[in-house]
Amino acid sequence: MSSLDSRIRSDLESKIRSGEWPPGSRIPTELELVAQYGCARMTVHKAITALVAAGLIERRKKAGSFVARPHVQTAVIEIPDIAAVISERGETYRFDLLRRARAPAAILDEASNLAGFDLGDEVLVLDGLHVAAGRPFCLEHRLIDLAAAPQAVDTDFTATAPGSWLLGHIPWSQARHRITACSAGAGGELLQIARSAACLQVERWTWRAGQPVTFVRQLFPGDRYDLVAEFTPN
Amino acid sequence: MSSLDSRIRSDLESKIRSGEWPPGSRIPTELELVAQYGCARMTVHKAITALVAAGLIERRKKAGSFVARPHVQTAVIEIPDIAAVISERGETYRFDLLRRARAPAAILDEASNLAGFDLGDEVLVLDGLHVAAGRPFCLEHRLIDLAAAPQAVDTDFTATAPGSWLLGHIPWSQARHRITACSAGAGGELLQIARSAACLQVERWTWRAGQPVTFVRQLFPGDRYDLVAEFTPN
DNA sequence: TCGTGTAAAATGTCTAGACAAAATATCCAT
DNA sequence: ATGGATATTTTGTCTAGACATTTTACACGA
Repeated sequence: MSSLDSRIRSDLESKIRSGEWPPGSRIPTELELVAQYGCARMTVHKAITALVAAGLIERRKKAGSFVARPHVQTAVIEIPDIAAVISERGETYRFDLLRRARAPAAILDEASNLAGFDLGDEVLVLDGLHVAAGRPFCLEHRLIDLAAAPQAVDTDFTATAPGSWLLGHIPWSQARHRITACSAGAGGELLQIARSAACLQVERWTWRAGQPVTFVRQLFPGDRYDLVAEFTPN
Repeated sequence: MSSLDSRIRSDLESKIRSGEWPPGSRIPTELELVAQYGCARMTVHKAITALVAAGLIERRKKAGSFVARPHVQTAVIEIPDIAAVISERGETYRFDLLRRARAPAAILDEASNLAGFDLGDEVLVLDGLHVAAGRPFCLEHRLIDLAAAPQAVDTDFTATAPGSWLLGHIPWSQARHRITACSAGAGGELLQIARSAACLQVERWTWRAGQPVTFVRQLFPGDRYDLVAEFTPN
């Protein structure tokens, strides 16, 4: 924290964030900063490297280092474990398993068919309802590839939600989310809302080392859940 | 790319991502890796540092370096310029300005009142409709703090959407997004959908150096837009 | 005037070592 | 056995320099 390189780094960062060094402007050369701080070049270099990794600075050989211009708007959303979210709110949490079936993947007519998401031979289908403080909170439809997670067969998902179990047992390497709005439709009865009520639908495809692990579609009543994303440019 | 440290880094990373080194397991000490690669410790250290920054590895003094357990599910969503999105699809794009007004911020009864988002004295209110291929695509309600962006007064927003203009003219340092599902409500007429139709609502608060810059609420018909988020754990 | 080649400036990578800091392990005295 | 001092292991930071690489600027020649 109080190392010299982190001090240099935060000095530079505050000059940038404050606008004192506007986007596109050139910052002092490494040798100038070496003279200014009286340290070795590696130390300055390390500080700048961290800011480059954070996207705040761009370096060009011979030309120097420049404050990066903010480019694409990206935001980091956190899609946490539902059980954890609800516990944090101080509400009781329960998962009701509605359906459990083994099925050959070929039969599934799912919208889970995404390019590059080719499920193995057999799939575990799990439908359930997350309940918070006695009220339905999220309707979940999940497929687990049994080739990727064979232990799932011997797991009792009436006790733990499959999402929580997977988090702890199957590491993954890649996921893709799709967030849409739709009407509750047939899920409305289970969620105890009108069929026409607006819902937030989160679909997630998860891979491990290029192999599909699980697909999940979660339906949240629009007034009971929202995603919040923090965002810092560059 | 082909530097030694990046080679070491990708070696380690693939051992982790493949599962050969499972979460929680200890990786070789820096000195062992030095012996293995025949390089200086700084080089190994740099490679590991990058993986620590990426959240793939955790280091503990005396104990060693360990493969991190995946923790919170975070995803990076891109919230791009609407005009750019539509052009990429190859559709025509138009922005219709529906309302333009200057108002004292005090009057606003907005839900824009977020903790830490205290607008200045005067605000520019801009309501408009993004139109793609002749069909309404997004209904937008925006506030611009005139203290933060005085040039907005002299800008003609019938030509450019305020979002695009702000992107190019006012740098910002922080933003907060809220993504919810709701019914179209009164906006349904303008979007040419039923009042009860599900919509994706994106609200965004933007600051610059701690000062509010703009608030925007965008309403997308649920069937015409969805957010996609890519995600890699750790 | 217009290229073109060369020098210079800046970052990129790496070495071999030093000392610091933290956490664990060990040993000794009680 | 137990508590505390001490040693050891491992990462954390930093130095002072070397050479590579890339791009720009400039001088020079056609």
